Amino acid sequence: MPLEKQTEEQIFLAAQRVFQEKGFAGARMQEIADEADINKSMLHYYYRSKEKLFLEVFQSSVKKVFPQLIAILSSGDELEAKVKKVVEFYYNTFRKNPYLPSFVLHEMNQHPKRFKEFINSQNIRIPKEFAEQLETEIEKGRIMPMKPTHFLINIVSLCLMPVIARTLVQTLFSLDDDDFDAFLAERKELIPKVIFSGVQT
Amino acid sequence: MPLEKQTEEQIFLAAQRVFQEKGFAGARMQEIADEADINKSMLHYYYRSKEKLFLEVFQSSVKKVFPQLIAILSSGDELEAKVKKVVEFYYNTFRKNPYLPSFVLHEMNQHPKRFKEFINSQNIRIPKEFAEQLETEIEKGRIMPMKPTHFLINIVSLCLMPVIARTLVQTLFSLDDDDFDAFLAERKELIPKVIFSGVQT
DNA sequence: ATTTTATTCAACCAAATGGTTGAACTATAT
DNA sequence: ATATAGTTCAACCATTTGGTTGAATAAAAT
Repeated sequence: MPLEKQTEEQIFLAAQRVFQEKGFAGARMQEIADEADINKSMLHYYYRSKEKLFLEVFQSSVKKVFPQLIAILSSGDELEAKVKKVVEFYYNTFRKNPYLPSFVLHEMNQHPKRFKEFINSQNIRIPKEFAEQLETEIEKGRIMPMKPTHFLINIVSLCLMPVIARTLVQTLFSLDDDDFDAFLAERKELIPKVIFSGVQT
Repeated sequence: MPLEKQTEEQIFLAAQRVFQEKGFAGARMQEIADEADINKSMLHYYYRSKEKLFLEVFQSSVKKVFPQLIAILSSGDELEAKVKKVVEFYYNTFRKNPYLPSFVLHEMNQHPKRFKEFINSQNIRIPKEFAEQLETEIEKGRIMPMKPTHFLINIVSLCLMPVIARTLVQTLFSLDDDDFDAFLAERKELIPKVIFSGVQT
Protein backbone atom coordinates (compact mmCIF):
# COMPACT_ATOMS: atom_id res chain seq x y z
CA MET A 1 0.00 0.00 0.00
CA PRO A 2 1.50 3.31 -1.09
CA LEU A 3 2.25 5.37 1.96
CA GLU A 4 2.23 8.68 0.14
CA LYS A 5 -1.34 8.19 -1.08
CA GLN A 6 -2.42 7.31 2.40
CA THR A 7 -0.98 10.51 3.82
CA GLU A 8 -2.32 12.61 1.00
CA GLU A 9 -5.78 11.21 1.47
CA GLN A 10 -5.54 11.58 5.24
CA ILE A 11 -4.80 15.25 4.67
CA PHE A 12 -7.59 15.64 2.16
CA LEU A 13 -10.17 14.06 4.44
CA ALA A 14 -9.04 16.14 7.38
CA ALA A 15 -9.15 19.28 5.26
CA GLN A 16 -12.61 18.32 4.10
CA ARG A 17 -13.87 18.02 7.66
CA VAL A 18 -12.31 21.28 8.82
CA PHE A 19 -13.13 23.38 5.74
CA GLN A 20 -16.68 22.12 5.55
CA GLU A 21 -17.29 22.89 9.19
CA LYS A 22 -15.42 26.20 9.55
CA GLY A 23 -15.24 27.58 6.01
CA PHE A 24 -12.09 28.83 4.32
CA ALA A 25 -11.61 31.89 6.54
CA GLY A 26 -12.36 30.03 9.75
CA ALA A 27 -10.18 27.00 9.01
CA ARG A 28 -6.64 26.81 10.39
CA MET A 29 -3.86 24.90 8.68
CA GLN A 30 -2.69 23.74 12.11
CA GLU A 31 -6.13 22.33 12.88
CA ILE A 32 -6.15 20.42 9.61
CA ALA A 33 -2.69 19.05 10.40
CA ASP A 34 -3.81 17.99 13.88
CA GLU A 35 -6.96 16.41 12.48
CA ALA A 36 -4.84 14.51 9.92
CA ASP A 37 -2.37 13.64 12.67
CA ILE A 38 0.64 14.91 10.74
CA ASN A 39 3.05 17.82 10.77
CA LYS A 40 1.85 21.12 9.40
CA SER A 41 4.54 21.28 6.74
CA MET A 42 3.13 18.12 5.16
CA LEU A 43 0.13 20.15 4.11
CA HIS A 44 2.36 22.36 2.05
CA TYR A 45 4.32 19.42 0.73
CA TYR A 46 1.24 17.78 -0.78
CA TYR A 47 -0.89 20.85 -1.45
CA ARG A 48 1.20 23.96 -1.95
CA SER A 49 -1.00 26.41 -0.11
CA LYS A 50 -4.17 26.78 1.94
CA GLU A 51 -5.86 28.16 -1.15
CA LYS A 52 -4.92 25.13 -3.26
CA LEU A 53 -5.96 22.65 -0.60
CA PHE A 54 -9.23 24.49 -0.18
CA LEU A 55 -9.94 24.52 -3.89
CA GLU A 56 -9.53 20.75 -4.11
CA VAL A 57 -11.92 20.27 -1.22
CA PHE A 58 -14.42 22.78 -2.56
CA GLN A 59 -14.43 21.43 -6.09
CA SER A 60 -14.73 17.88 -4.86
CA SER A 61 -17.68 18.96 -2.72
CA VAL A 62 -19.39 20.55 -5.68
CA LYS A 63 -18.78 17.43 -7.75
CA LYS A 64 -20.41 15.34 -5.05
CA VAL A 65 -23.70 17.14 -5.57
CA PHE A 66 -24.27 18.55 -9.03
CA PRO A 67 -23.32 15.80 -11.47
CA GLN A 68 -25.57 13.37 -9.62
CA LEU A 69 -28.44 15.82 -9.65
CA ILE A 70 -27.99 16.36 -13.39
CA ALA A 71 -27.76 12.60 -13.93
CA ILE A 72 -31.10 12.04 -12.22
CA LEU A 73 -32.77 14.85 -14.17
CA SER A 74 -31.33 13.53 -17.45
CA SER A 75 -32.44 9.94 -16.97
CA GLY A 76 -35.41 8.43 -18.80
CA ASP A 77 -37.52 8.24 -15.65
CA GLU A 78 -40.97 9.64 -15.14
CA LEU A 79 -40.95 13.09 -13.55
CA GLU A 80 -42.33 11.78 -10.28
CA ALA A 81 -39.63 9.11 -10.11
CA LYS A 82 -37.02 11.76 -10.73
CA VAL A 83 -38.29 13.91 -7.91
CA LYS A 84 -38.29 10.94 -5.57
CA LYS A 85 -34.74 10.09 -6.58
CA VAL A 86 -33.54 13.64 -6.05
CA VAL A 87 -35.12 13.73 -2.60
CA GLU A 88 -33.61 10.37 -1.75
CA PHE A 89 -30.21 11.39 -3.04
CA TYR A 90 -30.12 14.60 -1.04
CA TYR A 91 -31.35 12.82 2.05
CA ASN A 92 -28.59 10.19 1.83
CA THR A 93 -25.83 12.59 0.90
CA PHE A 94 -26.48 15.16 3.58
CA ARG A 95 -27.14 12.74 6.37
CA LYS A 96 -23.50 11.72 5.91
CA ASN A 97 -22.19 15.21 5.12
CA PRO A 98 -24.34 17.59 7.11
CA TYR A 99 -22.00 20.56 6.54
CA LEU A 100 -21.69 20.07 2.79
CA PRO A 101 -24.54 22.26 1.53
CA SER A 102 -23.87 25.06 3.97
CA PHE A 103 -20.20 25.00 3.03
CA VAL A 104 -20.74 25.09 -0.72
CA LEU A 105 -23.32 27.86 -0.47
CA HIS A 106 -21.18 29.99 1.81
CA GLU A 107 -18.01 29.71 -0.25
CA MET A 108 -19.90 30.07 -3.50
CA ASN A 109 -21.20 33.42 -2.27
CA GLN A 110 -17.70 34.49 -1.26
CA HIS A 111 -16.37 33.98 -4.79
CA PRO A 112 -19.26 33.98 -7.26
CA LYS A 113 -17.07 34.37 -10.32
CA ARG A 114 -14.81 31.49 -9.44
CA PHE A 115 -17.87 29.35 -8.80
CA LYS A 116 -19.50 30.25 -12.10
CA GLU A 117 -16.34 29.43 -14.00
CA PHE A 118 -16.05 26.09 -12.31
CA ILE A 119 -19.67 25.15 -12.96
CA ASN A 120 -19.30 26.11 -16.59
CA SER A 121 -16.01 24.24 -16.91
CA GLN A 122 -17.77 21.14 -15.64
CA ASN A 123 -20.56 21.47 -18.20
CA ILE A 124 -23.16 21.39 -15.47
CA ARG A 125 -26.47 22.33 -17.09
CA ILE A 126 -30.11 21.57 -16.51
CA PRO A 127 -31.11 19.13 -19.26
CA LYS A 128 -33.71 20.60 -21.56
CA GLU A 129 -35.72 17.35 -21.69
CA PHE A 130 -36.57 18.15 -18.11
CA ALA A 131 -38.45 21.30 -19.10
CA GLU A 132 -40.43 19.39 -21.72
CA GLN A 133 -41.28 16.66 -19.27
CA LEU A 134 -42.55 19.23 -16.79
CA GLU A 135 -44.65 20.87 -19.49
CA THR A 136 -46.35 17.53 -20.13
CA GLU A 137 -47.14 17.04 -16.46
CA ILE A 138 -48.55 20.54 -16.23
CA GLU A 139 -50.84 19.85 -19.17
CA LYS A 140 -52.00 16.68 -17.46
CA GLY A 141 -52.89 18.85 -14.47
CA ARG A 142 -50.63 17.03 -12.08
CA ILE A 143 -48.61 20.17 -11.36
CA MET A 144 -49.68 23.77 -11.30
CA PRO A 145 -48.28 25.85 -14.15
CA MET A 146 -44.84 27.20 -13.41
CA LYS A 147 -41.48 27.65 -15.07
CA PRO A 148 -39.04 24.74 -14.77
CA THR A 149 -36.68 26.99 -12.83
CA HIS A 150 -39.25 27.43 -10.08
CA PHE A 151 -40.10 23.76 -10.06
CA LEU A 152 -36.48 22.77 -9.57
CA ILE A 153 -35.77 25.42 -6.98
CA ASN A 154 -38.83 24.30 -5.06
CA ILE A 155 -37.58 20.74 -4.80
CA VAL A 156 -34.07 21.73 -3.88
CA SER A 157 -35.30 24.29 -1.35
CA LEU A 158 -37.51 21.79 0.43
CA CYS A 159 -34.66 19.28 0.63
CA LEU A 160 -31.74 21.52 1.51
CA MET A 161 -33.15 24.14 3.81
CA PRO A 162 -33.77 21.91 6.83
CA VAL A 163 -30.21 20.60 6.60
CA ILE A 164 -28.69 24.06 6.31
CA ALA A 165 -30.87 25.42 9.09
CA ARG A 166 -30.52 22.38 11.32
CA THR A 167 -29.58 24.37 14.41
CA LEU A 168 -32.57 26.62 13.89
CA VAL A 169 -35.00 23.76 13.36
CA GLN A 170 -33.74 21.92 16.42
CA THR A 171 -33.95 25.08 18.51
CA LEU A 172 -37.39 26.27 17.45
CA PHE A 173 -38.99 22.83 17.62
CA SER A 174 -36.98 21.45 20.56
CA LEU A 175 -35.69 18.46 18.64
CA ASP A 176 -32.75 16.39 19.83
CA ASP A 177 -30.53 14.68 17.27
CA ASP A 178 -32.76 11.60 16.99
CA ASP A 179 -35.86 13.75 16.62
CA PHE A 180 -34.14 15.68 13.88
CA ASP A 181 -33.24 12.50 12.01
CA ALA A 182 -36.86 11.45 12.23
CA PHE A 183 -37.91 14.88 11.01
CA LEU A 184 -35.71 14.55 7.93
CA ALA A 185 -37.00 11.04 7.27
CA GLU A 186 -40.58 12.33 7.36
CA ARG A 187 -39.69 14.97 4.80
CA LYS A 188 -38.38 12.33 2.44
CA GLU A 189 -41.97 11.09 2.14
CA LEU A 190 -43.56 14.51 2.36
CA ILE A 191 -41.64 16.50 -0.25
CA PRO A 192 -42.74 14.53 -3.34
CA LYS A 193 -46.32 14.79 -2.12
CA VAL A 194 -46.05 18.55 -1.71
CA ILE A 195 -44.53 18.88 -5.17
CA PHE A 196 -47.23 16.74 -6.80
CA SER A 197 -50.21 17.89 -4.79
CA GLY A 198 -52.17 18.87 -7.87
CA VAL A 199 -53.55 22.17 -9.00
CA GLN A 200 -55.82 24.57 -7.19
CA THR A 201 -59.19 24.85 -8.89
CA MET B 1 -26.80 66.25 16.64
CA PRO B 2 -24.72 64.08 18.96
CA LEU B 3 -21.48 63.24 17.23
CA GLU B 4 -20.82 60.15 19.30
CA LYS B 5 -24.03 58.46 18.18
CA GLN B 6 -23.25 59.24 14.59
CA THR B 7 -19.85 57.60 14.78
CA GLU B 8 -21.15 54.64 16.73
CA GLU B 9 -23.88 54.04 14.21
CA GLN B 10 -21.48 54.53 11.33
CA ILE B 11 -19.34 51.78 12.85
CA PHE B 12 -22.31 49.52 13.42
CA LEU B 13 -23.57 49.87 9.87
CA ALA B 14 -20.11 49.25 8.46
CA ALA B 15 -19.68 46.22 10.70
CA GLN B 16 -23.06 44.96 9.56
CA ARG B 17 -22.09 45.17 5.93
CA VAL B 18 -18.71 43.52 6.42
CA PHE B 19 -19.80 40.79 8.85
CA GLN B 20 -22.88 39.90 6.84
CA GLU B 21 -20.86 39.59 3.67
CA LYS B 22 -17.70 37.92 5.01
CA GLY B 23 -18.79 36.25 8.23
CA PHE B 24 -17.01 36.58 11.55
CA ALA B 25 -13.86 34.71 10.56
CA GLY B 26 -13.57 36.41 7.19
CA ALA B 27 -14.19 39.93 8.46
CA ARG B 28 -11.25 42.22 9.25
CA MET B 29 -11.41 45.00 11.80
CA GLN B 30 -9.40 47.18 9.43
CA GLU B 31 -11.94 46.65 6.67
CA ILE B 32 -14.76 47.64 8.98
CA ALA B 33 -12.84 50.76 10.00
CA ASP B 34 -12.20 51.66 6.35
CA GLU B 35 -15.85 51.05 5.48
CA ALA B 36 -16.89 53.29 8.39
CA ASP B 37 -14.27 55.82 7.34
CA ILE B 38 -12.70 56.03 10.81
CA ASN B 39 -9.58 54.94 12.60
CA LYS B 40 -9.33 51.32 13.65
CA SER B 41 -8.98 52.12 17.34
CA MET B 42 -12.43 53.72 17.30
CA LEU B 43 -13.88 50.25 16.87
CA HIS B 44 -12.37 49.22 20.17
CA TYR B 45 -13.36 52.47 21.81
CA TYR B 46 -17.05 51.94 21.09
CA TYR B 47 -17.17 48.15 21.00
CA ARG B 48 -14.46 46.59 23.11
CA SER B 49 -13.57 43.71 20.82
CA LYS B 50 -14.31 42.09 17.48
CA GLU B 51 -16.37 39.49 19.32
CA LYS B 52 -18.54 42.15 21.02
CA LEU B 53 -19.07 44.09 17.84
CA PHE B 54 -19.95 40.91 16.03
CA LEU B 55 -22.43 39.86 18.69
CA GLU B 56 -24.29 43.15 18.41
CA VAL B 57 -24.51 42.77 14.65
CA PHE B 58 -25.52 39.13 14.83
CA GLN B 59 -28.19 39.62 17.47
CA SER B 60 -29.59 42.62 15.67
CA SER B 61 -29.74 40.53 12.49
CA VAL B 62 -31.62 37.78 14.26
CA LYS B 63 -34.00 40.32 15.73
CA LYS B 64 -34.70 41.66 12.25
CA VAL B 65 -36.15 38.32 11.19
CA PHE B 66 -37.66 36.23 13.95
CA PRO B 67 -39.85 38.59 15.98
CA GLN B 68 -41.58 39.73 12.81
CA LEU B 69 -42.14 36.15 11.68
CA ILE B 70 -43.62 35.29 15.08
CA ALA B 71 -45.77 38.42 14.99
CA ILE B 72 -47.28 37.41 11.65
CA LEU B 73 -47.93 33.85 12.84
CA SER B 74 -49.52 35.12 16.07
CA SER B 75 -51.88 37.60 14.43
CA GLY B 76 -55.59 36.95 14.06
CA ASP B 77 -55.34 36.52 10.29
CA GLU B 78 -56.52 33.62 8.20
CA LEU B 79 -53.81 31.05 7.54
CA GLU B 80 -53.60 31.96 3.88
CA ALA B 81 -53.19 35.64 4.73
CA LYS B 82 -50.43 34.74 7.14
CA VAL B 83 -48.56 32.80 4.53
CA LYS B 84 -48.85 35.66 2.08
CA LYS B 85 -47.58 38.08 4.70
CA VAL B 86 -44.61 35.87 5.55
CA VAL B 87 -43.69 35.57 1.91
CA GLU B 88 -44.05 39.31 1.43
CA PHE B 89 -42.03 40.05 4.54
CA TYR B 90 -39.15 37.80 3.52
CA TYR B 91 -39.19 39.17 0.01
CA ASN B 92 -38.94 42.77 1.21
CA THR B 93 -36.40 42.09 3.92
CA PHE B 94 -33.98 40.10 1.83
CA ARG B 95 -34.18 42.25 -1.23
CA LYS B 96 -32.63 44.94 0.95
CA ASN B 97 -30.35 42.62 2.94
CA PRO B 98 -29.36 39.85 0.56
CA TYR B 99 -26.60 38.53 2.83
CA LEU B 100 -28.70 38.46 5.99
CA PRO B 101 -30.08 34.89 5.85
CA SER B 102 -26.81 33.36 4.72
CA PHE B 103 -24.99 35.20 7.48
CA VAL B 104 -27.34 34.18 10.26
CA LEU B 105 -27.40 30.54 9.15
CA HIS B 106 -23.63 30.32 8.84
CA GLU B 107 -22.87 31.89 12.20
CA MET B 108 -25.66 30.00 13.90
CA ASN B 109 -24.07 26.76 12.78
CA GLN B 110 -20.68 27.92 14.06
CA HIS B 111 -22.02 28.43 17.58
CA PRO B 112 -25.24 26.46 18.02
CA LYS B 113 -25.31 26.78 21.81
CA ARG B 114 -24.88 30.51 21.80
CA PHE B 115 -27.64 30.75 19.22
CA LYS B 116 -30.04 28.56 21.19
CA GLU B 117 -29.47 30.59 24.32
CA PHE B 118 -30.14 33.81 22.48
CA ILE B 119 -33.33 32.52 20.86
CA ASN B 120 -34.58 31.30 24.21
CA SER B 121 -33.63 34.53 25.94
CA GLN B 122 -35.72 36.39 23.37
CA ASN B 123 -38.74 34.18 23.99
CA ILE B 124 -38.97 33.33 20.33
CA ARG B 125 -41.46 30.49 20.00
CA ILE B 126 -43.90 29.29 17.41
CA PRO B 127 -47.36 30.29 18.67
CA LYS B 128 -49.53 27.27 19.37
CA GLU B 129 -52.62 28.86 17.80
CA PHE B 130 -50.78 28.37 14.56
CA ALA B 131 -50.85 24.58 14.90
CA GLU B 132 -54.59 24.65 15.61
CA GLN B 133 -55.24 26.89 12.65
CA LEU B 134 -53.33 24.53 10.39
CA GLU B 135 -55.29 21.57 11.74
CA THR B 136 -58.51 23.30 10.73
CA GLU B 137 -57.27 23.96 7.20
CA ILE B 138 -56.18 20.34 6.87
CA GLU B 139 -59.64 19.17 7.90
CA LYS B 140 -61.15 21.47 5.28
CA GLY B 141 -58.92 19.73 2.75
CA ARG B 142 -57.12 22.87 1.70
CA ILE B 143 -53.75 21.49 2.78
CA MET B 144 -52.48 17.94 2.80
CA PRO B 145 -52.02 16.47 6.26
CA MET B 146 -48.69 17.32 7.80
CA LYS B 147 -47.20 18.46 11.07
CA PRO B 148 -47.02 22.21 11.65
CA THR B 149 -43.23 21.95 11.76
CA HIS B 150 -43.15 20.70 8.18
CA PHE B 151 -45.64 23.29 7.04
CA LEU B 152 -43.58 26.11 8.46
CA ILE B 153 -40.27 24.77 7.20
CA ASN B 154 -41.82 24.40 3.74
CA ILE B 155 -42.76 28.06 3.59
CA VAL B 156 -39.46 29.28 4.95
CA SER B 157 -37.51 26.96 2.65
CA LEU B 158 -39.29 28.15 -0.45
CA CYS B 159 -38.69 31.79 0.49
CA LEU B 160 -35.13 31.66 1.77
CA MET B 161 -33.38 29.14 -0.40
CA PRO B 162 -33.31 31.19 -3.62
CA VAL B 163 -31.84 34.14 -1.72
CA ILE B 164 -29.18 32.03 -0.03
CA ALA B 165 -28.33 30.25 -3.25
CA ARG B 166 -28.51 33.35 -5.41
CA THR B 167 -25.15 32.75 -7.07
CA LEU B 168 -26.14 29.20 -7.89
CA VAL B 169 -29.53 30.17 -9.29
CA GLN B 170 -28.03 32.91 -11.43
CA THR B 171 -25.34 30.55 -12.70
CA LEU B 172 -27.50 27.54 -13.50
CA PHE B 173 -30.26 29.55 -15.13
CA SER B 174 -28.09 32.30 -16.67
CA LEU B 175 -29.92 35.14 -14.95
CA ASP B 176 -28.49 38.62 -14.68
CA ASP B 177 -29.37 40.77 -11.67
CA ASP B 178 -32.60 42.06 -13.20
CA ASP B 179 -33.65 38.57 -14.23
CA PHE B 180 -33.01 37.41 -10.70
CA ASP B 181 -35.15 40.18 -9.24
CA ALA B 182 -37.93 39.15 -11.58
CA PHE B 183 -37.44 35.53 -10.56
CA LEU B 184 -37.89 36.44 -6.88
CA ALA B 185 -40.94 38.53 -7.68
CA GLU B 186 -42.51 35.56 -9.49
CA ARG B 187 -41.91 33.42 -6.44
CA LYS B 188 -43.79 35.89 -4.26
CA GLU B 189 -46.94 34.93 -6.21
CA LEU B 190 -46.01 31.28 -6.65
CA ILE B 191 -45.14 30.21 -3.11
CA PRO B 192 -48.59 30.71 -1.54
CA LYS B 193 -50.10 28.80 -4.47
CA VAL B 194 -47.69 25.90 -3.97
CA ILE B 195 -48.43 25.82 -0.25
CA PHE B 196 -52.20 25.87 -0.79
CA SER B 197 -52.38 23.70 -3.86
CA GLY B 198 -54.85 21.33 -2.23
CA VAL B 199 -54.61 17.64 -1.58
CA GLN B 200 -53.92 14.85 -3.99
CA THR B 201 -56.96 12.60 -4.35
C1' DA C 1 -12.03 80.47 32.61
C1' DT C 2 -10.90 76.01 34.06
C1' DT C 3 -11.42 71.46 35.05
C1' DT C 4 -13.21 67.26 33.55
C1' DT C 5 -14.92 64.09 30.35
C1' DA C 6 -15.56 62.22 25.80
C1' DT C 7 -13.62 61.58 21.22
C1' DT C 8 -10.12 60.85 17.70
C1' DC C 9 -5.97 58.91 15.86
C1' DA C 10 -0.90 57.65 14.68
C1' DA C 11 2.22 54.60 16.30
C1' DC C 12 3.01 50.48 18.52
C1' DC C 13 2.67 45.52 20.43
C1' DA C 14 1.94 40.55 21.07
C1' DA C 15 -0.10 36.63 19.27
C1' DA C 16 -1.65 33.97 15.56
C1' DT C 17 -1.09 32.27 11.10
C1' DG C 18 0.41 30.78 6.49
C1' DG C 19 4.44 29.39 4.75
C1' DT C 20 9.73 27.93 4.40
C1' DT C 21 13.99 25.43 5.27
C1' DG C 22 17.25 22.01 5.92
C1' DA C 23 18.38 18.00 7.88
C1' DA C 24 17.00 13.19 8.83
C1' DC C 25 14.82 9.22 7.37
C1' DT C 26 12.66 5.73 4.11
C1' DA C 27 11.84 3.42 -0.02
C1' DT C 28 13.10 2.44 -4.67
C1' DA C 29 16.01 1.86 -8.54
C1' DT C 30 20.47 0.75 -10.37
C1' DA D 1 25.78 -1.60 -1.73
C1' DT D 2 24.89 2.91 -3.49
C1' DA D 3 22.60 6.56 -5.53
C1' DT D 4 18.30 8.69 -6.26
C1' DA D 5 13.93 10.23 -5.25
C1' DG D 6 10.26 10.67 -2.06
C1' DT D 7 8.66 11.59 2.71
C1' DT D 8 8.64 13.54 7.39
C1' DC D 9 9.30 17.01 10.81
C1' DA D 10 11.27 20.54 14.30
C1' DA D 11 12.56 24.99 14.11
C1' DC D 12 12.16 29.22 11.98
C1' DC D 13 10.32 33.42 9.31
C1' DA D 14 7.37 37.24 7.53
C1' DT D 15 3.00 39.01 7.56
C1' DT D 16 -1.40 39.75 9.20
C1' DT D 17 -4.43 40.75 12.73
C1' DG D 18 -6.80 42.01 16.98
C1' DG D 19 -5.86 44.97 20.31
C1' DT D 20 -3.33 48.95 23.24
C1' DT D 21 -1.35 53.41 24.40
C1' DG D 22 -0.71 58.06 25.00
C1' DA D 23 -1.02 62.30 23.33
C1' DA D 24 -4.04 65.78 20.99
C1' DT D 25 -8.46 67.74 20.41
C1' DA D 26 -13.26 68.82 21.15
C1' DA D 27 -17.22 69.18 24.22
C1' DA D 28 -19.42 69.61 28.61
C1' DA D 29 -19.57 70.67 33.35
C1' DT D 30 -17.97 73.54 37.15
